Amino acid sequence: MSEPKLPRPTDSELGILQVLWERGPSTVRDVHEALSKGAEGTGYTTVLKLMQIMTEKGLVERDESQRAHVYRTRATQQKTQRQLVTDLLDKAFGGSPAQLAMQALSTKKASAEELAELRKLLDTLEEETP
Amino acid sequence: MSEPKLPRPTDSELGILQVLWERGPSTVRDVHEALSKGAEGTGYTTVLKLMQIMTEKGLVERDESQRAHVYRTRATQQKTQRQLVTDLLDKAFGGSPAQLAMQALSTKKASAEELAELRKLLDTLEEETP
DNA sequence: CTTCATCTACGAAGCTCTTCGTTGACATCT
DNA sequence: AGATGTCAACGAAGAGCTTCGTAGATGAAG
Repeated sequence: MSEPKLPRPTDSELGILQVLWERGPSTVRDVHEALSKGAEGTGYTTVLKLMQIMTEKGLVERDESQRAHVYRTRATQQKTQRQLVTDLLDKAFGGSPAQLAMQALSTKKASAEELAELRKLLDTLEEETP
Repeated sequence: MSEPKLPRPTDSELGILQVLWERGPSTVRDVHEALSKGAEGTGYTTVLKLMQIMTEKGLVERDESQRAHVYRTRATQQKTQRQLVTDLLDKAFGGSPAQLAMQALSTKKASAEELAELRKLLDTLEEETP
């Protein structure tokens, strides 16, 4: 009952969440710099505004005890991933998880370790479905 | 070189595309009725407008030789799925296809047949990555 | 021919997302 | 104290998405 169902993050919001998941609790400046490392640049105030809105939406929480507020995510990466996958499943895969899985694997090569892990999961799943 | 890179469909647009993939070339009325079958209802003109915009975007093509224009998709479901998966991969899974695959399988139970098919794909993939 | 149904086209309203400039608070440095 | 830099908070602009009402063309039915 502690899950008021967070809204689906937009693309930009996901970019920010990525940083927070990687770095842990961060200030706006931290996030802005992390996002600027790559290539394109969004302005500082743009990031700030987004994070403020994300706070309103409940996607992140902030600690205001410091002058530079510190933000942290409210949902784990896993939970968010699950939400996005469920969404995509319904929207474009007619609800077939295996098809989504296969499409994912065909799209980009996975490492041997990950494939082994996936195989393991597959084993347990097939046991459950005799 | 015949791929001018179609834009990513929005959620509503995907709903329409789903219908077109299932039914094949259809009129606006066809699509509207198919969408109304389920539950909620979008107005007829709303669907029309969306499909007009989708035509401008190049997501669908239309045959105007009949009074009721006939629309058909320009990209296969597979291609669109691939696009969406690639997108999601970058946006939320740090580019790891296996993780996306596992998340998909954990989210919803797949049939035994699909699991077998997936295992097959896994076999060929592991051969390629010794 | 007149009426009625069906279809496309157009335009506008309301909403969300993204972007950034400006302002005022606060701290730090000299 | 005064100047400089950093910060949060607005507010507003512009784009895209979704919705639908209305108008005008076209075909069918009486």
